[in-house]
Amino acid sequence: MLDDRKAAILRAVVQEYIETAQPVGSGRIADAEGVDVSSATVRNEMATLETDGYLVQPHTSAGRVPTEKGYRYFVDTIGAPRALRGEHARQVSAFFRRAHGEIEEMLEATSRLLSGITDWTGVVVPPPSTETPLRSIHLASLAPRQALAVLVYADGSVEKHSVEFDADTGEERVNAASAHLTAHLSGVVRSGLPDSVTPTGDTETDRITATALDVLRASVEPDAPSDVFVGGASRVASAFDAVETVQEVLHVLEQHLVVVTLLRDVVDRGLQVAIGSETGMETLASAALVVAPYTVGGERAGSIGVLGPARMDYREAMAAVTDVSNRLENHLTEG
Amino acid sequence: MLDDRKAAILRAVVQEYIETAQPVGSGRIADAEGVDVSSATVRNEMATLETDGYLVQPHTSAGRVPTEKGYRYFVDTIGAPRALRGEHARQVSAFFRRAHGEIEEMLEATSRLLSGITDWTGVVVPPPSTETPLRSIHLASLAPRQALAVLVYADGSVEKHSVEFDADTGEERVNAASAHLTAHLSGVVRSGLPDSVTPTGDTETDRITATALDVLRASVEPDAPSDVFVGGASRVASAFDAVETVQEVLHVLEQHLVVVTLLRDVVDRGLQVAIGSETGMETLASAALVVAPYTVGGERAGSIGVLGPARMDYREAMAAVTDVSNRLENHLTEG
DNA sequence: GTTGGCACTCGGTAACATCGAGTGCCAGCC
DNA sequence: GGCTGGCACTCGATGTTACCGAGTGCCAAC
Repeated sequence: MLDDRKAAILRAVVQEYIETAQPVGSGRIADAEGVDVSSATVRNEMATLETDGYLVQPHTSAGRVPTEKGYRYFVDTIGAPRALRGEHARQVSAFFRRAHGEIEEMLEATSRLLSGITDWTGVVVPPPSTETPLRSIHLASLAPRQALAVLVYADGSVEKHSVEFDADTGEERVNAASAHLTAHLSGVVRSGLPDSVTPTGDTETDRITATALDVLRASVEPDAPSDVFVGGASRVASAFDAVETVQEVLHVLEQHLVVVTLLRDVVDRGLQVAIGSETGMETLASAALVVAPYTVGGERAGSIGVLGPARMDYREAMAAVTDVSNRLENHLTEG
Repeated sequence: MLDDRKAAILRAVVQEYIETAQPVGSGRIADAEGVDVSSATVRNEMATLETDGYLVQPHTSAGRVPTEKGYRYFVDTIGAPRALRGEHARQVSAFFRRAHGEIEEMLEATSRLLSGITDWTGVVVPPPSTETPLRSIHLASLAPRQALAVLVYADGSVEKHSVEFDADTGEERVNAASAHLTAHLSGVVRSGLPDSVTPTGDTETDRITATALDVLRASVEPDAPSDVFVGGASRVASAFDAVETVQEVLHVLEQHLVVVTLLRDVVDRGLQVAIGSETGMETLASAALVVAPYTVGGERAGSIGVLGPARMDYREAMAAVTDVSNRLENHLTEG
């Protein structure tokens, strides 16, 4: 554990580095608020902090830069999450006051909101559709042997799966099957779909129903294509100085499944912030991720996050992510 | 017009610059295929080409770099579009052989395909849904006064619009309205929706029908949120050397409506390639766009494109875009 | 335990020389 | 007359050197 003075110095270094992106020298820290010792003392303490792995020097005659461990300490001792203030708080309020319409559009806009507030990239993962209650199912025939199963969920999201039939199917039968499915599966969650539904008595209708049900059951896969909304990806360009890193991070953001997994893992580990290697991804070594889960009607959880450089403003990002996730939760629950 | 030798030299300069991204000197050109004069002569010719605006020198003692006009000449005299060859041709074939399932997923994958072939960013704009025949309409009630109008199009794409009712509406009535709408509007194009449909006789059902129809008619707006699939955005990072440019281009790609408009404008002007300012966007000054339209069943046209630096391999990009658009057209038409 | 002082380090910047790729021009050659 | 070898010239890139100063570690003194 760090004594008070070391802690104060470390925090001051992180704070300063976040603001300036320049290695921080002992002089600057000695002047800083909350540190009332001379620069010589600060130097001694900094040397210890370096030995203990909280700081590093880019080169001998330079100031110090926080390590992952340093950022971690900073985040862990950041105290009660500050609420959003000023312009940003207003932005969030206004956003949710105006929010309406399609849920996907709204979540996409939310990712842009996060990006706008924090200056980095915003990510929004919707609750898994497999855990959202179904509202209705519509089979729309496209060709004699092909139909589209359109699932409408209670939260207003829509999903589709194409269904292939073995034999030509009449449209009336398809409609009958469609109504039958809705009648039996409304309110059910897709991961809890039954093996079969009560037969209608009409053989062909039942076959259509069964085929569609099979498709829907089969679509509950862990590696199914996942929705993610990424807002402000262009900010990545200014987040890292190495072009190579920019490209790698952008590449990560393009792989939606990876992003979803990443957020989930971090949330599952009970973290609000994952710094560098804590993300579990080598390519995010100089990045940090601030996340917050949100739940809608009990268990079905989505998450939101902000991806930026390790030297991001954690206070603000944590406040933003917390506030937005709460508002989002309310918005989707009261809906 | 340029005489043969000047043309050959210009073409060689462009070719070389595309490959090396370095200013091209007279020596290199004198050695190049198709140019059998000394470097001194090349220098004289290059000086003329510079006066004529085809080339520029970054500084006095450097080689030459093509201008927009230079690239334009190169593209205009590129001759018959080469077909894709080798590995790339195989990739495209394999892709369309395996392609199946949801149209959106497939178009998204197509954008990644384009990116993979050309090394730059691929863009796919689906045909406007307003011009695609409707297959069926499903009203799904979400709340007493709210429903979701789910439109299923003949090509298997799905779209939704939320509908608010003035008064509470029973589910049966909503279903009746839904069936009524499908019956009357199947095969119709959304931009050609009628003001009203034959009344059912039931006042409330008719009111629901009318409300839904109003929403659908209102949703035919030029600035409605548009689908675009952008694949390989991370390649932008390596396309331009100025971080600033990278950010600007990424920003453009985030604005889907802008991208759609951009592609449409270029196609409408009858161009296959838009270089720098030809795109009409200042932020794309050092970029180039290679596009191709594709049509499905007559008029409804989408387009695909590749966005890269002005010094991209136009031959390959044009071949890729042409080939993929043809294949895509076939794929969607034969379905 | 703290601190002022001091020698030391070393990246960054500037001044300067050098190198060489590339140029424009010109006289001579075919 | 057009092409070309030759040549003086330009100027970015690269390397050298010197210097500055921010920052350090250490130590003696308070």
